[in-house]
Amino acid sequence: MEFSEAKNKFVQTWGALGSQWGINKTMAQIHALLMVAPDALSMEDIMAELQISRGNASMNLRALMDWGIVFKEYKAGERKEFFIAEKDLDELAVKIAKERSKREIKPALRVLKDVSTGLKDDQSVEAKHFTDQTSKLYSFVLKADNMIEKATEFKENWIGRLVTKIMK
Amino acid sequence: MEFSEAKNKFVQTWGALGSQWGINKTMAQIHALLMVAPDALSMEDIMAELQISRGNASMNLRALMDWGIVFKEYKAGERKEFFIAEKDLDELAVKIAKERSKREIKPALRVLKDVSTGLKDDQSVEAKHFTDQTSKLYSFVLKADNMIEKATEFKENWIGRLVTKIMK
DNA sequence: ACAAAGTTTCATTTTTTACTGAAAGTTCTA
DNA sequence: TAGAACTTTCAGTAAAAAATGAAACTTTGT
Repeated sequence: MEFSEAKNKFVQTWGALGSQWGINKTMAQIHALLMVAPDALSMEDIMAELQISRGNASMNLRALMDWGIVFKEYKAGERKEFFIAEKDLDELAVKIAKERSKREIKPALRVLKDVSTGLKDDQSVEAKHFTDQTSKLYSFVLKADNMIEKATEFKENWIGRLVTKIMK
Repeated sequence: MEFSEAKNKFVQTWGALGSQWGINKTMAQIHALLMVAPDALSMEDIMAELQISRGNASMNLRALMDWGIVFKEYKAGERKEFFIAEKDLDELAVKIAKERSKREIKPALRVLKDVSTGLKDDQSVEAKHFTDQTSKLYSFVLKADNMIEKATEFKENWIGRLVTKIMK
């Protein structure tokens, strides 16, 4: 297999996986590209490699930096900005888990709490069942979210530690 | 809060959360609806409640059944088919985890393995770095996937058990 | 074994989401 | 501090994903 072929396959796959998990394709592809780049890349480099527009590159690099998984790097004597990816996979997983928890799980928890506690006086069978189910769901999601929080607090090699613990 | 208002809020929120995680909105909404319904619902019921077409309802119910988190129920004397959701949340989480692993992680692992082992003879710095990074990624994703597999094997109250273990 | 009731499929349309590219904004250098 | 080099924004456009609805198919009762 040619290097360029392998790189392309990797970038495409990572992009597709990203889409399936609700992260936009280009964002995932840029991340993939930076993950395997031995040196920092400029926006030009990224645009050329992925055949995307300046606007698209800029917006997705910003998003990656907001997530804390890509950083700007300034090279001495160069005015241009360069970008590098967080390459520590444990750190990467922690950042992604925290970001998604913050953006998606936390707001969902608020709604679950609201709807599961907002019907005290309503006594229809349907309403009772609703309150019951949503309360259970609230506890469950809360527990799962706490678990992610605890697990990621290990920081170093947390996936490895978990595996050890789980296997007894 | 009115019951109908609470129910609607819950269904909408669940749908939005689904989209963010790469599950289509209607599929998540139907699931939400069935989760809080005290009795099995017919396709007509679901269409009416969510204001969706027959085709949409049918396709998404099929998808939910493929995932193993919604089941058909036949009522004595009724020709119509009714649907109920898996309401055990531990079981639900296990099913979703397994299905996503099968559909998304496993294929990604295959590609990672391919690209990380396909460049033996290429000796450029870039290629070496590529092989190194993708190998690390392969191990990491494999470990995470195994963890999910192990964890979900507990079946009963696995999230609870994990929390206990993690907290020491 | 026919027709009525129910269910599924899929080509087309609609909606949503992502991308482009030019204009506006910013920063650096001389 | 002028202007050149570089970066960001965002209105419009394109691409992708989801939904519709009518036609095809299936099942059941008589």
